Amino acid sequence: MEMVVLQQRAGGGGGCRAGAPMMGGAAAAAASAKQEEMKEGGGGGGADEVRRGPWTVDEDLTLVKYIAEHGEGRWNELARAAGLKRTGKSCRLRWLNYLRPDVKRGDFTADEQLLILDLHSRWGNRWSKIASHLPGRTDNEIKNYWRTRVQKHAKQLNCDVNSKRFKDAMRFLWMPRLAERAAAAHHSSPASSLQQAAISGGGSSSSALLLPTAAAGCFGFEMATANAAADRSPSSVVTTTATNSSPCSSRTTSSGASTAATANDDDCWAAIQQDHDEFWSAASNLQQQLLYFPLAADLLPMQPDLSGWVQGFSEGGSSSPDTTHQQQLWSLDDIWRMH
DNA sequence: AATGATATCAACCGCCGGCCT
DNA sequence: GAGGCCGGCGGTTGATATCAT
Repeated sequence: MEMVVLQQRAGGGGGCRAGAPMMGGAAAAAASAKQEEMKEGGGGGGADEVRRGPWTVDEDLTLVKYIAEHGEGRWNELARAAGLKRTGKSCRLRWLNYLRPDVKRGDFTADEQLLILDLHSRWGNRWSKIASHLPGRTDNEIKNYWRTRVQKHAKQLNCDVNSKRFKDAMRFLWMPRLAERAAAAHHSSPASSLQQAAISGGGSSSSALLLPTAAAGCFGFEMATANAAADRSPSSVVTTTATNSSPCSSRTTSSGASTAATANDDDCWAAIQQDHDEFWSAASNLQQQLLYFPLAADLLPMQPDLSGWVQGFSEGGSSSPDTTHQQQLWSLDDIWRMH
């Protein structure tokens, strides 16, 4: 069945453990030999020996053909009936992650990346749930994306991927860029609410820059995340204007949307890293000012007309849910102005 | 050209919950 | 209710490709 062969990724960037189907020439032969070894090896493996490792073209064809005729499900029985020396689990995985006709291959679009970041900020490592919102993408692929790309970027920024710092960088720096790229990619259509929210300063769901008031009793500069807020819904918490409120927004805007759209990840991340450094420098300066001039903290809530802010939530820490609503919301512009 | 480091991603593993007997 | 089977999920591994030195 040619379809299967055509589906194989062109081997780009490693990940060819799936083996022979993707390889050509000597590599394929070597892989086949290895697979034969596995098939027959394993210490006098009997006829009932369960096969592991990369799937061969023959196995793929067998599985696809069987499912085409009998449908999917009942995987253990399917494996037996199809004559595959694989576990039901293995068959299921191979089908869902690779052979299914509607599996979407290739790099994630800016839209998809934005969605992944947003959904992950809400649900954490619920890969399957996240994947259900990305048609054609598998949880495995999304998981891999997160573990490779996202964690790599966290490393670049010198922070843990689960740290508040990285989450904020993601929300205020990365997501706006992705949103701009996504919007530019289909500039004729209006940006989605998610894109607009991201462009305006960070994410859709948990996108607030929170400054505790003096009443809150501390001067800790905090950008809150909302992972712990169980009752928030993605769309309901987005309050945004069309202004480019984040420093990175204005930067990329000035360089042109088309540039943003075509920028590769590395370019994007070089800028983000710079923004990140500047941002945290500004933040720590502000924190210092508040420490030295506590009265200023009392004045802060008096700041009028905070346009461009987005509402969010505080995630525990020192601020209990009861005090969350007392916290003043500030936009990045305000922070930068004060700086 | 050789070698080591890093990135990528398919596949496996263990755990858990649902269903059936 | 107990036990077994199965499917789904998240974490991890390991093979290969690519990049850097």
